[in-house]
Amino acid sequence: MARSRTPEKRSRILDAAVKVFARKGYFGARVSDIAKSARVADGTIYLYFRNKEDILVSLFDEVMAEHVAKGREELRGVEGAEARLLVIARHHLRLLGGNRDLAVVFQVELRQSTKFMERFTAGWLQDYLAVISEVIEEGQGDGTFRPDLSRKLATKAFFGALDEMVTSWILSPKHYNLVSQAAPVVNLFLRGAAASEKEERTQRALAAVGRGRR
Amino acid sequence: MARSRTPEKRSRILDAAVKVFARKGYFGARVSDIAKSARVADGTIYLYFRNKEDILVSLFDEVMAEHVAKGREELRGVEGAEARLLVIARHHLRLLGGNRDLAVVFQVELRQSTKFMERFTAGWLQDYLAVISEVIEEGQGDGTFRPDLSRKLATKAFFGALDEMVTSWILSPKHYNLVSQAAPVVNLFLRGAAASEKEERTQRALAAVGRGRR
Amino acid sequence: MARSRTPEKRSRILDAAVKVFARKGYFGARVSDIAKSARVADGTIYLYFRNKEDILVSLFDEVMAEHVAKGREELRGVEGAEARLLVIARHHLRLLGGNRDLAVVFQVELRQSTKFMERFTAGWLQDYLAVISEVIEEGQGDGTFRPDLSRKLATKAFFGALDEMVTSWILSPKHYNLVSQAAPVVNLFLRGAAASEKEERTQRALAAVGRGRR
Amino acid sequence: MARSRTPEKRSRILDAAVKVFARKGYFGARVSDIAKSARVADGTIYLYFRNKEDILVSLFDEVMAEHVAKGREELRGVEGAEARLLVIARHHLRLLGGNRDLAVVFQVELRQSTKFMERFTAGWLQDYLAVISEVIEEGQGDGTFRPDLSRKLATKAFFGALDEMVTSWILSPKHYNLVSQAAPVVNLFLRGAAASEKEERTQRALAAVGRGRR
DNA sequence: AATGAATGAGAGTTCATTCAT
DNA sequence: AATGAATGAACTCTCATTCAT
Repeated sequence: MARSRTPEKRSRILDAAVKVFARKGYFGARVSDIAKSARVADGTIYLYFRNKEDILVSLFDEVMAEHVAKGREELRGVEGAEARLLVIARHHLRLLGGNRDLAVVFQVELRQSTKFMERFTAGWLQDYLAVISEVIEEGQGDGTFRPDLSRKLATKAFFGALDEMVTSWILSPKHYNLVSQAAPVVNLFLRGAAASEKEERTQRALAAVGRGRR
Repeated sequence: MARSRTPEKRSRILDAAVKVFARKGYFGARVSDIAKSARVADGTIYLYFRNKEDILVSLFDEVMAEHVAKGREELRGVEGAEARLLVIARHHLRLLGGNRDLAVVFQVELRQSTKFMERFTAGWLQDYLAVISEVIEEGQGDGTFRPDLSRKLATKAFFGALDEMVTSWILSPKHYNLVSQAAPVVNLFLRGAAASEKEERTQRALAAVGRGRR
Repeated sequence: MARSRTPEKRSRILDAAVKVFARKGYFGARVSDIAKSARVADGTIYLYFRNKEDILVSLFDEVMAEHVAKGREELRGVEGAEARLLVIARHHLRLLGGNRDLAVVFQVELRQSTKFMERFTAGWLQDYLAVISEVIEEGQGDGTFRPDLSRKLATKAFFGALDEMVTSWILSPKHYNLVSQAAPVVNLFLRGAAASEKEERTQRALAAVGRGRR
Repeated sequence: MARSRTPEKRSRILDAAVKVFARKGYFGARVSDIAKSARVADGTIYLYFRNKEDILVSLFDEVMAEHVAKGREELRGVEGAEARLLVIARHHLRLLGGNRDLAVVFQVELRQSTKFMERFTAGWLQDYLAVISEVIEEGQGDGTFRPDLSRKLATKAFFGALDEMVTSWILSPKHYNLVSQAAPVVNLFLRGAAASEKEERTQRALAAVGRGRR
């Protein structure tokens, strides 16, 4: 008897794929590894996905669809560019910080080739960056953010900083909490690394004293 | 004496590898493609490299060795944390912005797998991040930089921002000048995206006027 | 159920391997030759055997398992060391004399390397020689065989003689019947090449006469 | 300056080849291994030998030429078929028992393929077997050996027995003296394994007593 | 729909041989 | 004569995909 294609089986395959891709890498992973991990036959994979690449692509698409939707949801009630950036950062770091395997796939395996990357850049990532960009625009509109400042560049810098937090976290043997970096990153992005003039004056004085003592 | 092993041939192979890896990706590149592009026989590759992976690793090691050495040189005469960060950013973006193929290999192909990435993270990248970290420490020491501010986090954010500039440049069809982004990135990193209080007040007033007019 | 792995296919591969190894030698034989001869795809070979060497080893193991089992069977009803040796010799020469390709594989290809030989010596060949050794021991026990006489040495000599019959038969262009050499070999092994004293006397006399005539 | 081809270098290569072939097998041995072991450049090998196979063939030819010549020498002063067989056996076992590597090459590597074997069988081995055959013929002529007895078969049996002594010795981890097996092998070949009638009677009696006692 | 045996193209690597020096 | 870098043909094995059951 023909059982019907279950969405449950599909997501079992995707879950298995995350695990296997994370452990062995996209090229190192065999389709049969994924099948075994999902407890289906090799051929069954091809009832749900066109080919190996399609598994990876579907993985990204589906996770991102949910991620962006939820992100929009969270953003809805939040006012102010700064607060909104914090929401984005927390959302981003929560997703990946909560699932190391998924993080590995997103930070490493999805960047296999320019082919993949172009695909993503043109798709979800575009949307994702657009959200950030809009918040920044909003901030510039209401005077919260500096009016000089390329919106594009700021968007990339913000995303790049977040992205590096994740990559660094993946590669670190320590299992620290990733979400807790959201606030400091946003703070740095907003205030910058330089001391304010007032702070700077104080600091210099202290430094001078320090030098004097020695 | 027989025809002697020339270092020239070795670097011809490495140059060819950059080209081929950039166009086809590491896994998509065949050793024979590299050989053909370097105008040597397939077997000759193996006189200079242990295997395909060794080509990629050597590529990275040798480019980085030179890059870091030159970077140290440039940094020598420069005083002040802010100026030094600018030197680093320009140096970074100049290297990759000057050779798209190399940039692709560094941004994409070298991040094939956690295996590779761990290797790099433990090696040159460590050194590279250490240089940035030292500059930030220095800036905190002399009061230029905010004393609160995790040095580690700031280092990652700065590197992440630069890294994203390069990745974005690679994927963009436009051929803009990458180095010109050094100053804005450093400025953003130092001053932050937020308007200063004074600026903010002005901005808000202007914004109010704007709203009033409509 | 998918097409099931048939033992028939496995033995088709083994049969093909015998043919191909015999004609081209183990190293000269390509796996694809065997595949073609067995009418399966190259990859199919690897569903049944770990690698090329495993084909050769399995070949030997399986043929020997059957050969030794059948030999034990035949030996069961036979009484007397001399008769038993004859059974062994006939059994040995029948196996190889009935399949020239198999004989080539056993006499030549399986002796490729000390690695192979040690493997075999430690395995089936050991068992095989043990059977001969037991028969000789039995013969010594019941007074049929000379009590002085190293059992080990006699075993090797008997096996060596049989072995050389096969090798010689393989290399000969003539297609004579190998089994018919069983009786003479056993006879030689038992009685020796020397004339008995009585025979010797007669022979000498005849010889003398012969000389006298010339 | 062109140094002249020295026969010393040639034999250095052959000696190296014996070692390398014995350790790695003919196919496992790389020409460069032999070159390194002989302390010459890879290319130099080809000034003395046509190709890899020619090294093996030359090895066999040259060792056999000397072996057969020396064998003829030794045989010269010896009278009587039995004594002559002993000389042959001792000579054979002395050559190979004195140089394990050479023995491995002769027993194993030279039997790589029917191609090799046919070559040898048609050449030196032919001569070698002919010597044995002649001695047997002589023994039959003077009444020492049984007149019924195929000369060919007896020759093969004798050679086969000797050959097996060597093979067995190679594969044994024990380092026993091979030459000491010459006399027992010849004895077995001449007298046979069976007890003489007189012996047999005595043995049976003893055996009966033995049974009675239990 | 599910299975998993079968397929066969494909690629990294080795190494005997050549030949410029 | 000697060298050893260079060559490139050759071959095993893997694995994504197909398809008979």
